[in-house]
Amino acid sequence: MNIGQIAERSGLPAKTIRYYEEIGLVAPQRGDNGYRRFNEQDLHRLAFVARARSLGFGIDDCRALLDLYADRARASADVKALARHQLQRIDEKIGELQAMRDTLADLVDHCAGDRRPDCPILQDLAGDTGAQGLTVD
Amino acid sequence: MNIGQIAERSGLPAKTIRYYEEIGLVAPQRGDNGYRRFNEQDLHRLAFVARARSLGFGIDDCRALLDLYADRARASADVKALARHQLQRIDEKIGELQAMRDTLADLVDHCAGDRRPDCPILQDLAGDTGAQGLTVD
DNA sequence: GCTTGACCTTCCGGTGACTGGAACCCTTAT
DNA sequence: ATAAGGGTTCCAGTCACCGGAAGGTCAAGC
Repeated sequence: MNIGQIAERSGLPAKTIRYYEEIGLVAPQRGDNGYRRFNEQDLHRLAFVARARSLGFGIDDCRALLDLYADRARASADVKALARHQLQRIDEKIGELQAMRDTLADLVDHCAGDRRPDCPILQDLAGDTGAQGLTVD
Repeated sequence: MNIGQIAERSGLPAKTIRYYEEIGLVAPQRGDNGYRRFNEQDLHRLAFVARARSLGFGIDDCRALLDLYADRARASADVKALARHQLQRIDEKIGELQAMRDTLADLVDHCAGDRRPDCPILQDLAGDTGAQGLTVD
């Protein structure tokens, strides 16, 4: 198969597949015309990577996962460790985003959003902490 | 103030501040020795940007927010629109990550994580959908 | 006056995982 | 012969910086 077909079947853009070859994730053969020739195994590999990427695994993780997949003597614990690590990274990211979201939602809630210039969002960004010093217990 | 002091007071690395100058977010003066000279306004601007960045706003958003901040005839609606847009982007990202997280957590749950090679995580990545064709209604 | 060390400068390259585009080659159909 | 629709390489750009090299500046101590 040429790169166009493999792109369609794997769901990956041709550009990405060329990139994956460049970094050694896949190693298609070459025809006499210089075109890449992919077989079903290449397709399988690419689909594997596409799936792993869609779960947020980095390229190096993909490499490690491919190695584990190829290793029949692997321990599932090693795979699980990778996955758990990835899960942890995702959780961290979600946590950060959630914190941003909460703050931002709060600011949005308190902004009138009309034609007047007064804006608690800008006040917050400008370092106005919202403490008004009215009640100093 | 030199860049070191401003870095400390703004919480931004000196590298970042130089970068912000390069892209026109801040425009400190220069001393005879070529050193950047920052004043309190520069500090305020940098702190503003730092806060906006911490809420996930991109550099261009920061520029827009700074412009709005400087514009006394601004409408808070414009600020709110920017913030809501950003909130939406964050929500999208959270949604994607949450979907990843759910899938990944499910896979991790089903993996024994022992010394045996059988691994539902790898099976999933390899395209085994989990459908076993046992019950074809 | 000289050295030391902390600070500052610019410039270049790298990050991650691609994406866009230019310039050119190959194949097939008309 | 030519045109369309593949394919190829290579270079630059993305985003928001970070690390490091090579060198200038400044204050303190000897």
